[in-house]
Amino acid sequence: MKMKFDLEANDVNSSARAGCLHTAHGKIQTPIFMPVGTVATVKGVHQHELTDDIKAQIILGNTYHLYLRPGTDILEQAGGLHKFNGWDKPILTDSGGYQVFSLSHRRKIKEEGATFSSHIDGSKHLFTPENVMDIQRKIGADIIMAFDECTPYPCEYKYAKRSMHMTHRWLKRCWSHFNQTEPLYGYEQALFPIVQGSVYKDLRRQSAETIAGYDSVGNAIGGLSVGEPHEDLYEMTDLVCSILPKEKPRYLMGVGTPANLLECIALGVDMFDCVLPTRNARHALIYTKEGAMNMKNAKWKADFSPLDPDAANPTSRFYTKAYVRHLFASKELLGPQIASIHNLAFYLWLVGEARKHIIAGDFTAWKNEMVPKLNRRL
RNA sequence: GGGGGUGCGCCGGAGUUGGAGAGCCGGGCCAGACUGUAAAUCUGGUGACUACGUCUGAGUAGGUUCGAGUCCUACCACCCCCA
Repeated sequence: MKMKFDLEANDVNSSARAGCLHTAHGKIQTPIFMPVGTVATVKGVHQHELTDDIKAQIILGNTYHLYLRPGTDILEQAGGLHKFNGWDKPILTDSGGYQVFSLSHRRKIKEEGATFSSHIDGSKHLFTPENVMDIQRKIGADIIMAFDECTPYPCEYKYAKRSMHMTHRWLKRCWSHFNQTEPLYGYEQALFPIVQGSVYKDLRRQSAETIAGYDSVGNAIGGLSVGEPHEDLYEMTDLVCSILPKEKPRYLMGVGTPANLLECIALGVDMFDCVLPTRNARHALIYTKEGAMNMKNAKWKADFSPLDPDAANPTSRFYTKAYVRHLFASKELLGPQIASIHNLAFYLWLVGEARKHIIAGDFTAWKNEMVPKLNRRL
């Protein structure tokens, strides 16, 4: 079957939309948040918790990390990442473009591709648009990403421009190689191109127009949430969304806080991923619809109320703040596990509510009421 | 009862051959950071006060000395050995 995106509802007061992306591994109702599972695991969370408690519809993997360990050959022997980690719903793999940014001191960028020294054993590896497509074919994600350069912030105009053009040339090679190769496991894979251009409007416009020219299933916005002010994030996202085709899902890479999600949904973004809910969970920060709580704080010591009494997921209703604080204070593994389930379930609840309000037609009012609460610190 | 040893931070260690400690390391405690995961990680604070400075502080109380956490005396506490 052919992967396709159905637009189901448009908000009247904003660019928010609700839709459904159909894949070989099931449907994804948008707007959606995708838990990050870099190394074939959403850290600390079981697959059955992802489905039952969190209601995740799609998760991420990372090309660079999976290529280094367990290695592409093992994933191929397993029959792809779905078989390897036992997740039979959709998967998206990032290309390693973010590692071009985050491992910048370990890589060299050339026109051909990026040379990395492994953060695990120091060994040298060359990533090219072509072999990144091959690796992602072998990993077997439903959605795969173009190999790009995620520029840092701040980034000089001259560099941002040069980098964007290289990302465009790399995209052309990705696209060509992707179309010359077949999926290995009998189901369709979709390649999403990525808009770059740092925080420069003319570059973002040019990049979005280039990306819009591809006959892709969906499109991505990269190079944001790398340290720039929120106004820049919103301005660039708004601009790019106004150019990217309406009938295709828009994926804003690496974003963000709960408030970021709602603001960017209002600008027309359909898909998000971010390490915040899981990383911050391991670092004791819990998100709720009333604000965020640092569970290490002494003030929760004797608060025997549930993490969230209204939550749909049982984990957030069952465990108390005092108990979770104790777990973090004692460095017990269960603390990060509970917090990870809670935060992911909250993120999925949040985008699910957004979807409901978009369909109901009162998204903007709801969003404006939610955002100040989400930004609070309890 | 006799002999020997050790005492400073909330705790455990290190160090101090009489020469400038609010002071080393680790833990605890209190906060903060984290946005396509080199992150179950990292950063800061943790005597008092009238607070960019000042004061107090090495078991307690005295003493010697220009100068004592360091030497001396007594007492207290803990540990070891003997009875």
